[in-house]
Amino acid sequence: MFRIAAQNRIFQDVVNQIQDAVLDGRLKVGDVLPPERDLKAMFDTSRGTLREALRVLEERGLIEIKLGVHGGATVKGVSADQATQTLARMIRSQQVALHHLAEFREGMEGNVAYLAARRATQGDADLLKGLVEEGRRCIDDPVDRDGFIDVDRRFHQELARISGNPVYIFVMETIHANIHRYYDRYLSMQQEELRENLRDLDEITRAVAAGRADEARLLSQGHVLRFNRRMAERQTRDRLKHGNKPPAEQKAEILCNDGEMGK
Amino acid sequence: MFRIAAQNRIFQDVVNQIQDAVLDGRLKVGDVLPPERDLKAMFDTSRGTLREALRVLEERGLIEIKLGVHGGATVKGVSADQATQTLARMIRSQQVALHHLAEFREGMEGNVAYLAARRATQGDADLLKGLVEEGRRCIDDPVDRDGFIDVDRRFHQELARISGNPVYIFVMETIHANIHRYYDRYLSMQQEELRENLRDLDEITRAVAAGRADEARLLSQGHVLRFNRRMAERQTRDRLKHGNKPPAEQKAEILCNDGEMGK
DNA sequence: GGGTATTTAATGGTTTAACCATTAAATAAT
DNA sequence: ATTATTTAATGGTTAAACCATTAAATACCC
Repeated sequence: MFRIAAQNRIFQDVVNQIQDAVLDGRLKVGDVLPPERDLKAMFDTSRGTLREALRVLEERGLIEIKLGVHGGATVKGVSADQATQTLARMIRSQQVALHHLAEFREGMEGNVAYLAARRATQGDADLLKGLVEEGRRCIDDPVDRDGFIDVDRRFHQELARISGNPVYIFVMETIHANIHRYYDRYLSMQQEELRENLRDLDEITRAVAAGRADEARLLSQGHVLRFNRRMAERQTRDRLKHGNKPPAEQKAEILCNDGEMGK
Repeated sequence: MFRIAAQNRIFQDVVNQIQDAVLDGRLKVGDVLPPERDLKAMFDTSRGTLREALRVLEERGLIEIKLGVHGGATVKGVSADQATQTLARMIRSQQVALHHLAEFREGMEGNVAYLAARRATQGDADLLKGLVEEGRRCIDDPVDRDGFIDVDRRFHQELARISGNPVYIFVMETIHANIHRYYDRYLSMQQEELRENLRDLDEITRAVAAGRADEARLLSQGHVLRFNRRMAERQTRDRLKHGNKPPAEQKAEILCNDGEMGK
């Protein structure tokens, strides 16, 4: 029925006021907030408190703060960035592994292709065909592997757009951003594999263009599945070679003079 | 190849050090950080800077800060909370509508049920059966609608757990938290509808217990689909009645003495 | 005149030192 | 023993400086 009464923190009120202004459009993307010294006067608060509020807004991705003269906070609007970071933290704390991401993506891409096939316009289909063509050029000598991987990424993101559902765009962005960190490590695709991938994209495009939704789903799932299987193979090989330790997770150190950090 | 060089902000370094400690387990959930005045000494920084760091960590959901004597920052670990908030902001800024969430959930729950059916143990099946029983008790006189909705929520979350993929748990949590805000508004289920829902849950449970994955997918999709359709109907009716304006989106005001907020 | 170095001022980042507000525990009063 | 009061630890806030970065203005030189 009710939620717990808010702790009365001034910076929270400042955060709410500015966030509300951004979310209902009174502040637009690109707008620049007044300098801290003016804002502090407008909210009648201290600069420290105001800065805590700005920190929170920055962390939410709603504003971006630049240094120097004519610097300040510019409005950025809502993005998937925070969700991406959250998932990244789950991965780093080993609550989520590559195969989890891969499996999730499989189901996801299937649904996206299905919806895209049901909703694609002629223009959408042409866009996909253009991407396939671009991919084909990356495969011809000299092979541009990174270029092709980028085309592949854009292809899937385009499908998400065509699906017409912003939640898919949002979730796909988050998953892709996190899974791509593995590509460099586990995905040294040869020309043969690239060719096979391109064939997949081409077939998916045809199915989408023709509105064959179920076929698009199966093709897309198969595409992602093969992609993932290759990564998994390379990961296994890598683990055997390097003695099963997770590869190069950077371990930072925490400063700890005399006092204890833990309980 | 490279990422942009980090702006040299002290509080950012403090954030990184503490986050690293949490993510690789040197700080465990429940641990209490030293008081601000000690931390400030340990990091050799000012209290203001330290507090900006704590604000960021709090916003990421990694710590929780309590007031008063024996208060302070306790470690919370990674949660889906930030993603939930991000999605909530997308909804508030009207980038995402109820039917988007609903459609996404449909695909999602289908995949979850499919995986759950392939992986459920006898114990998992029993757990689901228990939930169905609990739901049945909510339907008998006197009808406990909210209790039933809660059982339904737990049923789907249990399925996500059984799927064995933490990404599904994470995403489902985020979607459910955001879609449930509509339930009170658009879901005044009568006993007849509740009964139908319970039948769905029962059938899904049987399919999962028997390992019939494809059937579980279809049942689950159908279940969510009907759920959504009822909400959509009520929403439409509501819109017609109240003159097409979105229902009760609170518009907060931003303080703006003399200075301009916009550009 | 035009290019290059220098200066300037606006603006975020940091520091210090104090005081206020909240809270759990210790103490006193009944 | 119970209840009221006091105390001290701890986060929240304020104020007034000073430092660091940066874009623009200015000065300098050829």
